[in-house]
Amino acid sequence: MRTDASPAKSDVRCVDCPIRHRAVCSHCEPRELERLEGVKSYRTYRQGETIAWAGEPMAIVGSVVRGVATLSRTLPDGRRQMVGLLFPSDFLGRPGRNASPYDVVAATDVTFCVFRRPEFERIIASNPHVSERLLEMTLDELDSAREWMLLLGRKTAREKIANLFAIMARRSAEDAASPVGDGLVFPLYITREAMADYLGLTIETVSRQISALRRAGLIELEDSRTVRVPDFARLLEEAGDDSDGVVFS
Amino acid sequence: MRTDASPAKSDVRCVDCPIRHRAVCSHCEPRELERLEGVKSYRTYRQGETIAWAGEPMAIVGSVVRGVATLSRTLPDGRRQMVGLLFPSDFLGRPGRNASPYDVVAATDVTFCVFRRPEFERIIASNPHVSERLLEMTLDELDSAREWMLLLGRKTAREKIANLFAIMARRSAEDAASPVGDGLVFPLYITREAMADYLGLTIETVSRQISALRRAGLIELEDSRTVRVPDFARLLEEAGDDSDGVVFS
DNA sequence: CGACATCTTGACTACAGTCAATACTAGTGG
DNA sequence: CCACTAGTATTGACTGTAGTCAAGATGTCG
Repeated sequence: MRTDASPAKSDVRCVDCPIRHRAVCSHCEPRELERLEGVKSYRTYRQGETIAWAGEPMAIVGSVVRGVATLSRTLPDGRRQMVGLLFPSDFLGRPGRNASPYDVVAATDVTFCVFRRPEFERIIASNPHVSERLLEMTLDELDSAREWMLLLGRKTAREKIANLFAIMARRSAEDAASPVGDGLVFPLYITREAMADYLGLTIETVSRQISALRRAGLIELEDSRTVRVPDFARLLEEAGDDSDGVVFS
Repeated sequence: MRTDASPAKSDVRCVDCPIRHRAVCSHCEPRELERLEGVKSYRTYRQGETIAWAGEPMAIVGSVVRGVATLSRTLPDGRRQMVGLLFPSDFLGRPGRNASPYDVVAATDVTFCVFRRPEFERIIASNPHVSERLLEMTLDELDSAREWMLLLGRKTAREKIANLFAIMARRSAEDAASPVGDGLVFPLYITREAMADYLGLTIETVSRQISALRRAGLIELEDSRTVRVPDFARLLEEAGDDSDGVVFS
């Protein structure tokens, strides 16, 4: 854990928090939030910064408030697989275990609402609203991970890219509270390398397949990190799967 | 859910249950077990039988007592990916959701200790020993799923087979309460097809890589479903990963 | 024995990976 | 303002791993 990111008491009250209705605290009542407010703090990491190394102790747990972080594992020879993407309201860390089994990296500037682990463990032991919500979120993440296993094990490079874009388009629409329709424009946030690590591909294959989808008219690129989807149904079809793409919880 | 597998009240008392110390009930005290005893029942499925279809409602949840079951997803064109293997003490189903997102199939004859979902939801709402244990088990499964993502996304066919065998050898040794050493012999339980579905390969590639490992002296085959590992460390090395292979929880 | 499942092996193909050159973008400093 | 650099992205040529198609071997059960 870096040392230059000093914990800071929040000036944001929980009731005004942007992730209030989706995070681990979302089932809490006002008086329960007050308790959290007393022990939470905010921590911000810059894009590219490593938040935790695989195997190293991690003294805190907490929720993403803004930005995106990645979880990944690396083989001794350098091959890397991303195993999770944390968006706002997603939870990092696990009660009852000291070390993260994953490298955690800030994909963009990212702010967490954190608790020291012993403190958080006391909270979940005494507050069923938090522990129930954490169980719910963990089950959702498990479903997401399994959905991703299907993609990694059985989908073609083209389907993988289409699938990723469909998910990101949907998430972007949801965040903007706009309908998931055609002509949707969304930012990628992550580099080609991060996409490759997430999809189990190389950056060259990612690049080629994005170009192929563009030539096929399935997507348009406003710039290399901004995608427009003229026909969402066609993109979904290309993802090889009629599923809603209910990944990332 | 099949209709010819009639629920049966148990004649096995919880305190004598073989999965007593690992299952979702493992943190319970004697009087809590009594309550479970009143509402649990046993259900047995035959090898090859489908326990639940993806998307169909599943009225029960429960723990594997004996045998092995598989969770898998299938794409519209028939490509299939196994996303979980359930061994004794593993839990099937999720509170708060009616439909299984996976096909659940009995890989061997398999017996579950089941609860009707509404009943189980009442239990976890009122019994922290159960809900805490369920959270713990779900977090372990999430780690396993992510470990598997690394295998599916980044490992070669040879590494995948070596990894699977290393895990099965370890599990078999643990079940027999014998040390994980050299000369270990273990049964595969599952067909080449099931291995292929789990590893994101074809049966032909599975077969070829098993033959290659045999020719390289890394394994010996007593018959096509029984493997001997003369040098466990070498097998682990071939799996491309120094991890303990702490998969399957 | 015959029928059916499962498994192995061979020949060929194709999809994604590797290696390499080039283009694009943003940031820095003269 | 332009030159320079470093990081990111695209494209091409070639290779290699795993997939496909097909024939046969092995094993199990009636």
